[in-house]
Amino acid sequence: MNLITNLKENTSKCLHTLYGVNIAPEQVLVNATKPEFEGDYTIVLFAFVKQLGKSPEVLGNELGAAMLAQAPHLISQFNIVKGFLNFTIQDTFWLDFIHTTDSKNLLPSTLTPRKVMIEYSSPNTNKPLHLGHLRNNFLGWSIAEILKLQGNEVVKTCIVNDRGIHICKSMIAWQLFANGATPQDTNQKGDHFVGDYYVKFNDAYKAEVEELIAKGMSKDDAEKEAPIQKAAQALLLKWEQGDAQTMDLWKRMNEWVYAGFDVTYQKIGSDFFKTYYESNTYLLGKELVDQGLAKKVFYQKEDNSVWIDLTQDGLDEKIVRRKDGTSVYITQDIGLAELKQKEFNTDASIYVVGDEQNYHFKVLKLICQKLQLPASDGIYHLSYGMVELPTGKMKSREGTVVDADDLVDAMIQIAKEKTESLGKVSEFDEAQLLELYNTIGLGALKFFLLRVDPKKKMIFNPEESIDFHGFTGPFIQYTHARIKSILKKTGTNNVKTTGTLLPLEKQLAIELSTFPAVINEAADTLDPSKVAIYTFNLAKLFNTFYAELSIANAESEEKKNLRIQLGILTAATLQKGMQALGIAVPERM
RNA sequence: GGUCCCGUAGUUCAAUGGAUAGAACGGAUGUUUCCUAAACAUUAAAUGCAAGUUCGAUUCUUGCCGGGACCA
Repeated sequence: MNLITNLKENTSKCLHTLYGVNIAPEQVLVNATKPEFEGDYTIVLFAFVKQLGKSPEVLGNELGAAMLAQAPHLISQFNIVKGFLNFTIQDTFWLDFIHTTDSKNLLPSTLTPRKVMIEYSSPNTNKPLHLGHLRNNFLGWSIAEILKLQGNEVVKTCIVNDRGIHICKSMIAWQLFANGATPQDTNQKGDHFVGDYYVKFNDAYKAEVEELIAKGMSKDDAEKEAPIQKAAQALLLKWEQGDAQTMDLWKRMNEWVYAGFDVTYQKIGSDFFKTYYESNTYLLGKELVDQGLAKKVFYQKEDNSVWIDLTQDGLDEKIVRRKDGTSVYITQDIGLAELKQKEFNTDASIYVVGDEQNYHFKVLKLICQKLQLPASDGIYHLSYGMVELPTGKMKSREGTVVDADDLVDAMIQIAKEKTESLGKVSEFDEAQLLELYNTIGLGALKFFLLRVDPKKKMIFNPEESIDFHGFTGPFIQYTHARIKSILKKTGTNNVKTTGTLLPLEKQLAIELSTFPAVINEAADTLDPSKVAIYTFNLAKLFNTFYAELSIANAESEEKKNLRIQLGILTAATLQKGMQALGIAVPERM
């Protein structure tokens, strides 16, 4: 059993025996003891002090003595400082932990595995992926890995926004300005190629609007009347009518974009079990509106538009079908939710989508629940904050978007330069080197984007390159490679040891033992940053350990064997932690 | 107008209501005859403002100031 759980249950039991009170184990607060005090784990007594009417000193002594008597094999001693009861755990417990842990029981044990769908990435097909998509992709991938480490089954999906006015804009611009050029002709990645025409559309549009305003038209009217804008709208209409020529061009341009996306996904390591296309799903959900009307979840206004009243839930009234009978954005989302549920029958469905859609997803979940669609309680919106520049939001129209491909390439290039200047892998062949640069460059980028709480917006300064030192992916990768290098020399036999532990040896064991709890917490809160922080702390602790204590030349054979085992466990935990973030760890670097 | 989110060292981030608010980068100072110095050690530096609840508040409540998102 988990040590902290054990302590909590013991505390609860002893409080009951001593004072006859019932305090649930979950109510007991157990923390790691701060380094400046003696002990390994601390129970915070204040909560019980009031309830029992005893001084912290008396309560601490009575409880400490009782717990020591209850579990002498586990606890060696205790002390009380103010309202804090500090326990020292027996070295034998940690020695047992060190020598009986292997890569399997390193991980949490899931009682009831769930089947979870994760929808992430959701690109538009009118422009290439940017930094915001990277945060999205890395988050989605990482959550999937974390849930898998828990033993859950994961279905990764992607919804591609392949239709609508935005792609029509690229199409119009291509018709006007491309002279039939293709990505092959221009030797460009297809998504960048199509994205360039989207920019060209906006430039032309802006020029037309200015011209109209100069002729005396109001800004609003000019924006509506600009010829290129009207052409895009006309094209959308043709698309909706299934016009053959329009469909051909649309398919052709989307294919270019998909080819480009494939390259990027391949490079950053993203994949999907199933991809949905909005062109196939945008008409979904219509019959659900009728069902909702029949169930009186929705109501109809005099003008025939259909609404849902969410004021009881603290939200507004929301339209689900326009008066002309066309559906709105949320209707297709409800339809797609139902479709996905029918196809995969998952227990939960996680949507990795930016926080500007918080309201939308609140509404989506509520409507699904009210319609009593299966598993609608399992809808989660993993809402993440925007990635902003020091100057504010990234805007494609102003050319301040940080392109995903450019950034990834830059990171790999920096990894290459850094590796070359250190010259530690001179005998690697070309393929090994390329793989290493990729591992390190992407590791730095992924860690950078995953180390902060997803809910919070984050600032990225393109002027400062992403660091390779300190709280970074390469720091952890380096620690892993370093351990592997030592283990290559010492061998990896697990020889049982006895005796007492030095403070750093024990600290490392304690840190290692919390890994399953960290994974569980990250899974519960859908927050990979918990894993990033833990993994960094573990690597940091090992580096201190490494600087203080010798492994290969330990003071005794016993200590050498102990530290080898600590090294094995640390390397394995670092590897699993980084895997949870979608980051590979090299054997050498 | 309504709803929601965010303000912590110079900068980027931590801190289930708990002990002296942690890290990293940047700054200063050290550590390579010895297992990978992408490392380690020492050091200066912060809770927007004002109340309230509490034994105890970065955390909860209210107001204000500042930044952002969404809904019409």
